[in-house]
Amino acid sequence: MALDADAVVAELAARGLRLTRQRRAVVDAVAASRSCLSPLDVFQQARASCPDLGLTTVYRTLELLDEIGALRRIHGPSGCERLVPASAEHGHSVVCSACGRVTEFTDCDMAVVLAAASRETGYRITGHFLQLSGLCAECGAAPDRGRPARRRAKA
Amino acid sequence: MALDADAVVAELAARGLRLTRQRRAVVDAVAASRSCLSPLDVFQQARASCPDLGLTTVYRTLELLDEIGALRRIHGPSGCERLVPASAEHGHSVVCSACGRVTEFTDCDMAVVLAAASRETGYRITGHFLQLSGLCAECGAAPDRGRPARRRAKA
DNA sequence: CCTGAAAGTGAAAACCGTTTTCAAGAGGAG
DNA sequence: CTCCTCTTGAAAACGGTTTTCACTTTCAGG
Repeated sequence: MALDADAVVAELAARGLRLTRQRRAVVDAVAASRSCLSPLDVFQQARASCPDLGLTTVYRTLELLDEIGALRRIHGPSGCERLVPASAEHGHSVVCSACGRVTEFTDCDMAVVLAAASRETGYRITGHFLQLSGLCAECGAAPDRGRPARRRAKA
Repeated sequence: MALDADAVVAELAARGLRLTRQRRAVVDAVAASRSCLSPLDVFQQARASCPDLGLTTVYRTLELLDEIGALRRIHGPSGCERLVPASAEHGHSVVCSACGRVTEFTDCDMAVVLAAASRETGYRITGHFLQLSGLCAECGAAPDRGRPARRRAKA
């Protein structure tokens, strides 16, 4: 599901839930982002438009959005998770290693790869998680301009 | 790098480090595993052969093995990381959704997919993380026998 | 309008996996 | 043996996430 307010409202309504001012702020913050966010990032962003927002609510709302399928998870090489709005039904993410921007792509014809994997391992493959890294058009064109990718702790 | 004692010893020696009794226990525990382990799992396994092992040491050793490249990280759909011994230089994992077993495969010809993604997003792709899920030969043959996959908290 | 029930919220506390600190232990080089 | 460095375990510190709880908001029904 794409993460736009209308769709979210519809999904919420279908469950007898409400789109409150706070939830709205979280949805907007996530939807506006071009790169991956931690829950804390979302919290800080969303607070701009809803100063009395609590971190607890951010967590609760993110979980809600996740259930609805409006979020995509990004796995960093060294650990924890970050979130990104899902823009298509089935999509994968490409993360720019220079600026951290995340873009989705949908044209993934994995048939050949999956068949090979199945042949090699004997598994019946039912799902795949694919995440690419590289340089976005901007950073690729002018590598020096790219701000360094944000990092988690240890790195 | 494959995770066998000899290779580990060599790598450690190259860095002026030692293969202690404790490290040995951790290496063995990880190497013996067919499915993915949490640090705590490793701790408990390794304790069988080294009762005075401390959790701290497990963490330290796992980090070491990770640097050496002897571990592969597995990302569960709902969160945190688990570890699996790496058996090949470049490999990906297939996780059995019934029994949790993890197998590696190396035959991944992603050229076509990567080209498509690059075309669609404008990124210059430099790396990929691929993880498949499915049913291993055993569980696929007799689905009912498969113990349910271990889960993290919320599920 | 009321009113009551259910959804929603924020602050604080609880949790829990991981990392750091620290003093003690082990092992090779000289 | 002695020094020096690598290692180690327990306990404390940390930090992100979840739970608890009392209070607020919303809305349907009277």
